[in-house]
Amino acid sequence: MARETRPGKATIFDVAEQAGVSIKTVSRVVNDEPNVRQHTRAKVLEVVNRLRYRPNVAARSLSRQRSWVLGLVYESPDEFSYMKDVLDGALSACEERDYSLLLRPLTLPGSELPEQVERFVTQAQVEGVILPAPMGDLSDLVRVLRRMEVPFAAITPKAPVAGQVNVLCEDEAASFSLTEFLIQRGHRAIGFIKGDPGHGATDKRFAGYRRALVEHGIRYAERFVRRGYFDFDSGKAAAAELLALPEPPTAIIGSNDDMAAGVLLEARQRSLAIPTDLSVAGFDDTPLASRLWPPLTTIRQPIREMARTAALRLMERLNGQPTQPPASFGCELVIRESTA
Amino acid sequence: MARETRPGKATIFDVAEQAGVSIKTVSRVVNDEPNVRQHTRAKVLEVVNRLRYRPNVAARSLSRQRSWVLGLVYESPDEFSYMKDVLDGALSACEERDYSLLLRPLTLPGSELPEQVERFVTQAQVEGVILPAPMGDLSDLVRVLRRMEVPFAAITPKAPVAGQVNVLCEDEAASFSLTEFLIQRGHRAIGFIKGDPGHGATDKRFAGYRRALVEHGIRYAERFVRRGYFDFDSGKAAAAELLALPEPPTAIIGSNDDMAAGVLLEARQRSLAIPTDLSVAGFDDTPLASRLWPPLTTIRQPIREMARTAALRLMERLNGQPTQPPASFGCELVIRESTA
DNA sequence: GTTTGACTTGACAACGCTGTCATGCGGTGG
DNA sequence: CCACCGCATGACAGCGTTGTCAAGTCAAAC
Repeated sequence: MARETRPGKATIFDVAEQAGVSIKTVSRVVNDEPNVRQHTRAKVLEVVNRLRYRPNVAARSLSRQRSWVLGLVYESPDEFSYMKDVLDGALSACEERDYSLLLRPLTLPGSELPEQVERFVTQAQVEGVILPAPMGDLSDLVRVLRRMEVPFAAITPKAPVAGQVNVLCEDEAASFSLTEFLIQRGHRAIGFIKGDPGHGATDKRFAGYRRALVEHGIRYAERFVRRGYFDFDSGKAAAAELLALPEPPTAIIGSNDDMAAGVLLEARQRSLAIPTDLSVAGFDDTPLASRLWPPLTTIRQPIREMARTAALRLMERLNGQPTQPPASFGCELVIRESTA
Repeated sequence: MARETRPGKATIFDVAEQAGVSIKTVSRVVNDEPNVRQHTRAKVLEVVNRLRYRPNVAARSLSRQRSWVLGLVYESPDEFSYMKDVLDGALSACEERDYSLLLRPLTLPGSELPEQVERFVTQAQVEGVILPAPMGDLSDLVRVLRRMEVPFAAITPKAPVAGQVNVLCEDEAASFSLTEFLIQRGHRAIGFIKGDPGHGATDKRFAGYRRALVEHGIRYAERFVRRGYFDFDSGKAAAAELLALPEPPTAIIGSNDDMAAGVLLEARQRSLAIPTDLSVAGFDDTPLASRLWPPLTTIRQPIREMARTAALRLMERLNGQPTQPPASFGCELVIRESTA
């Protein structure tokens, strides 16, 4: 009774006392353990609800030697749309399973990166880490996590990381179908702006582009391919080079939407009409794609679902289940007005 | 010695044993408490470093009855730029002070919102909550937090929340200067698209617009003002109405960049040249603003710094320091090519 | 030489929970 | 009638810290 009035949280002792059982029985009920009589269970649950009892996470962590904390380590870009989806997906999984998610933005390249991650993991007692691209490809980082025996989930790494959770998507196929779409619309000179060489998606998207050309009997021309870094400025710069060619391409694919936005701006500054004079396409279907003029034809990836799966599988792994083969997700071509 | 080989983390006992002191002394050293002889302190620190000892957060939380966890409750919009800055700022403060930050995206409007937040706070033992706009204006939410005696920090609420941390920015003045800028460029018929009525910024930005008109002897006309919701679609719809007027405005201010992007698209679909036929301006200086064509004239707010300050002040408050008066931040006019 | 008091240090009990093991109970098979 | 077993429950010892309080040390003051 006295406790009920007390403002502080109820503990397992309060519940036990009022339910007339031992704390261990309360623990069993709260954790859905077997071997509790139906009647006892009901009685305990009644008191739990009445007192609004919630187990103390610190005590539980201490006793069970677990933290139920996942870490999300990422590179923080200007254009955050990709990470926003990753975040949403990871959070939804964590919420569902009563895990917590801790964030750790990092700046690349970073020589202190391994130390930073190590501190992050030990400090916060992180059980497992989610690594969106390109984190899964940083060998230093992977090595540190391996040494610390912290399982992780890599989202779209260049190649699946052995012994860990991997979530992939059909980048190559998506890029193929996007390129094929342009070819079918009559384009023969198709420019391609690659992404950051550190990302797994970069090579795959390029490979899909190249395969589509070959399979449609179009000769691959190196002069139509430029390197970029997944950001607006590099996309714009690459477009400038492509459009300055003696025989410029009639279509340009940016390896993501932000670079495609750069292409659009460059084209506009050269007074090219889109899509009449030049078709442009991107990747990712970020909010940006639909806000630009003209709205971008692009590839939609189920990033949210991918991140969700990464988190869920990571939890399963932490709970002792065996590692599964990589999960793979399909992509979808979104046709808008930037292509003709 | 035996412990050193053991793969698990070192505990305070390991350190005490190897340093030849009691665990309490180790605790004192680790927590920078006074009354430890210099020599003893050095010896303990040496062992701490050698064993890479890190205090167990769960044990510390349990013992001290604190969690060092802040919560960030937000509405998850499509265009995440604003929240990205909030997140960055809050994270940087948390990292600096060894707090953890837990995220809780919510969908508005939500009748179950108070329960969700209550669960969030009790479940994760959140000590204080950061409420970016418009969260600080939801009376249900505020009431719940008050009842639970969980301090919070409101970022740009309509009016400062009594007894809590408040971080404001000079929305009215910024809007005034933006409007004044357009007037000085010769505009007399200036359209204004308001934001979501639930946001504190909405009224302030509108007030600044109105004051600028008045102070420059321009009659305020209601037909030039439309309601919007801070999103692309509502901005586009409002622009459609404004541009369909018999005497349409020669400039339109969107209360944020996403709405201004909508104005741009609508104008383009009506074959209006920007800025020749129509000037457009936004608010927030998101990445979107510089990626659109033409790049948007807009207002840059130090959101990151504001969120950082909110978090830091919240921590101070949690550590027993008295509540300070609201912090206020200035904004900056960013002139680009969407205005003439 | 003794008292005083500031400074160091340590023993031990929380903190709230779960794991282990013991105990009690009622039914079953010999 | 007794040994045995499975289920239900509880006592108690951790888990790794910090807070409290007592005790010890040493120099200055009496």
